Amino acid sequence: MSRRDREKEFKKKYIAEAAYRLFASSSYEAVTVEDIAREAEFGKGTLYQFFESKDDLLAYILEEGLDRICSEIASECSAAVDPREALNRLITLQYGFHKDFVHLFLAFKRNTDDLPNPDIAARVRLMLDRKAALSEQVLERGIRERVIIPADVQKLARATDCIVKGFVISGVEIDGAIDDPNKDLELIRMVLSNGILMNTGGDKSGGTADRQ
Amino acid sequence: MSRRDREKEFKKKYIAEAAYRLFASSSYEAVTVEDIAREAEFGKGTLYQFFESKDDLLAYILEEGLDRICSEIASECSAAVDPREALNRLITLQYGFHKDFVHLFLAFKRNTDDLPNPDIAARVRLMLDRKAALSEQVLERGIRERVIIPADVQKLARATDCIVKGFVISGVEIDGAIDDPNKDLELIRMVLSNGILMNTGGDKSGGTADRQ
Amino acid sequence: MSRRDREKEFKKKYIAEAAYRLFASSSYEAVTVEDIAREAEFGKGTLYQFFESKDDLLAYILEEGLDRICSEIASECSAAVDPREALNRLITLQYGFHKDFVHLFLAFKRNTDDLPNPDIAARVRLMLDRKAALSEQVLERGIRERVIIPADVQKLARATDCIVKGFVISGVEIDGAIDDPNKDLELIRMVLSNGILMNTGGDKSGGTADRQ
Amino acid sequence: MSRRDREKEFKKKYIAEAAYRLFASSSYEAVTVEDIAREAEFGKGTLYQFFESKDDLLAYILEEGLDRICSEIASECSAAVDPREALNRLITLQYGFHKDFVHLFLAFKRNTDDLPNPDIAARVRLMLDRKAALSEQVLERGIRERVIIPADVQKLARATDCIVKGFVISGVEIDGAIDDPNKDLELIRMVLSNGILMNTGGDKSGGTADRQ
DNA sequence: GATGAATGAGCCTTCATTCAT
DNA sequence: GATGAATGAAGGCTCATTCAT
Repeated sequence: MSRRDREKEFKKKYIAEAAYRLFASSSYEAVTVEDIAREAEFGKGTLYQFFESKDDLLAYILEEGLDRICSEIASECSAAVDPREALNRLITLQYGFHKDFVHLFLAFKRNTDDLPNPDIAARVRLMLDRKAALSEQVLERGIRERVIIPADVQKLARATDCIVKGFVISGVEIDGAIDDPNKDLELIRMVLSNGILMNTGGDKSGGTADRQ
Repeated sequence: MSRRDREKEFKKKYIAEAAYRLFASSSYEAVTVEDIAREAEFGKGTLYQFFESKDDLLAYILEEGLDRICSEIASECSAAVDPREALNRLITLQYGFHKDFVHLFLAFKRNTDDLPNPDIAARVRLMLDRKAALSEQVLERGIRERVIIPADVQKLARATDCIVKGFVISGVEIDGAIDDPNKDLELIRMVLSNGILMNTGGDKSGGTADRQ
Repeated sequence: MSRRDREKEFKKKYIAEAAYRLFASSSYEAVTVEDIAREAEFGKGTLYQFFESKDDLLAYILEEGLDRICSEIASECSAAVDPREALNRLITLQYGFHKDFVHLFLAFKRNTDDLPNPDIAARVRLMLDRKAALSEQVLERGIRERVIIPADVQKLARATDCIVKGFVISGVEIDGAIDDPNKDLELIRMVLSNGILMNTGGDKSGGTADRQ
Repeated sequence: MSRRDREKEFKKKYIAEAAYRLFASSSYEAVTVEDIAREAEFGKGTLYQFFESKDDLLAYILEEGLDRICSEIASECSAAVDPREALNRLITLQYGFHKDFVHLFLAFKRNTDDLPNPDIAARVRLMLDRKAALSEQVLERGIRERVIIPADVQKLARATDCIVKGFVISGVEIDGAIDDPNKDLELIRMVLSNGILMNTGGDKSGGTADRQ
């Protein structure tokens, strides 16, 4: 990769970060391209040399975020000695991730839905699959080590993801009601621990979910 | 209520339904007031005799939806003989509700956030509180009848709500995928049944959540 | 005139008065037809049975105002024993009149200028001529009785009118600056007394105006 | 001032002039932003890079006009050897100014009256005060040199201003008639010459105005 | 490569006027 | 005669995107 390309990549990331910062406190539509340019200390037109469109920039941010969270899951979860701890970390990571990105994913959906670009969305979807695969690995290990109920991993992964996302969305929906991440995480853990973690003594076969 | 008022109310609902139909397939911002007018077979200006603004229309739709779901929860859940069944119905109702309205709630948030009208939002929030209270009743009954773990009802209610919402959001987020409501509900039930339902034999005291 | 016609005329005036009241505190364009209807305690559509258009209503108000001021000039000024007093009264009447109507005249101009109706304006113009004629009579008497300089009455009338109007407009222009009508009138009188009133002793032939 | 700023300033003025041209033949409200853009040979959106709103553009035009007339009064009136001539020039200048701007001032009032922007109006008012101060200087000189009656300058200034404005407004009110500026000016001069100019021989103390 | 001036489609909203009841 | 629901043209303004410099 030439110096040129490197520089370009660097700037691209720089702009994406600036945009991300802005999106954190306002909605996607409330942030104008000009705002982003200003925050990134670039001219408005310059942005279009790095991104085809505002939506493309959004997709890039999403990809970057997904890439980062994937790395984190890969490293932090596999580093845990206890599969329970691995799950714990997975949840914490996901919570943070969704907190930062749900808005943007929804905005992305909003704009990609009916409209143009055939493949921008595909790239994002690909990364999402990767993240799902990683989550499944964590769960699989839990199952192998008899800590998690032996149900369909994909379902378990989906469930975990959805639950976390649900708490995040809720803390955002109408007034946010100063939701405390730690309390949320504790609640999630409680639900999950008695929900998908193997219950040493008791009857855990209540669910109708297709266990393997 | 005079015939006039009745008619007015009827039309108001009619317009709201037309708008709702449109919002179901596109995002709030993608649907123009003109689209709504056309769908409702009214002139654009006519809408403004029923709603102060596009946002007001949105608030109305939200209120109506909340009102309906509250009634449904009240009637269907209390009609259940088994508290487990009551919870089941609660979840099913909430799932349907969130499926229909998350988008709109988020759009509402987006538009009300920093901006104007002081009290339109208040009305919606009030209804949300009512819904929460009703959910808590269902859970309280479950606790009384020793079917649900004796934890803080508010937390349990929040958890249930969040989980359901999470599944809904997820089925919507990027590609809507093939989310089958029934599979989702089953999964939710599984998670919850082993999560907040009292576990007859086994150790259910694993969670750190403050039980009463 | 039948009872019907009488009633119609009465209502017409009633509406016009309501409108006038509203125009007094807001600009012509800021007052909607609906506002007027409400103030007049009639339905919006009803107004259109009395007036062809909002502009027509305006014209009517103007005519009525002109009619009243003409009567007043005719009665009050001719009743004055002293021609100086007659002029005084003329000025006072005009001041009040312009205060009440300049806005409306200007609004009328704005709307009639480039636009339609061929004859609505004509009616108003006619009344304006009548008022001018009456003013000229007052001045003519002054000239005859050697109290006013023997200049062209039309010019004198125009001058008087303009001067009064100027003070009124000024008191309205940007902030009105709580202009006191009495102070204005005194100032006007001062200007006029030394300007168009015969100056008993001194040299009054300074002006280049074509005296008769 | 950089070239950029200069160009920007130039274009701003260019647009303002285009708008002014349009306002001269139609009312403020009859001219749309799009009309102005077309006249200025710019896109509609471009205007908003120079002016916050249509009202802001109006304020700018007013300020520019006031600035110009202030300069002209300052230079032309003080250049006159004779105080009578100075007054003459003042009147002529004011006449032209009001002819060009009364409409706009009134439109400005209409729009600023009850509504928003706290300080746009303030700027205009400031300039108006400056113009008033300059007029007073001219009159003061006349008083010092015993050519103008020794009355309160502020009143005299107001009177002069009002009178001129009255003639202008009148020539505009309903049909614009055939108002010949020269005839108007001559009439104004006649009125004033015998009104506020010192009358060498005769009795000039008729007025009740508070002379100093 | 970087810029920001220029663009114009498109949005929400207002309001004089019409017309079926 | 009286009404007010319905209308839709028109207005001001925003903002993603382009392009000449």
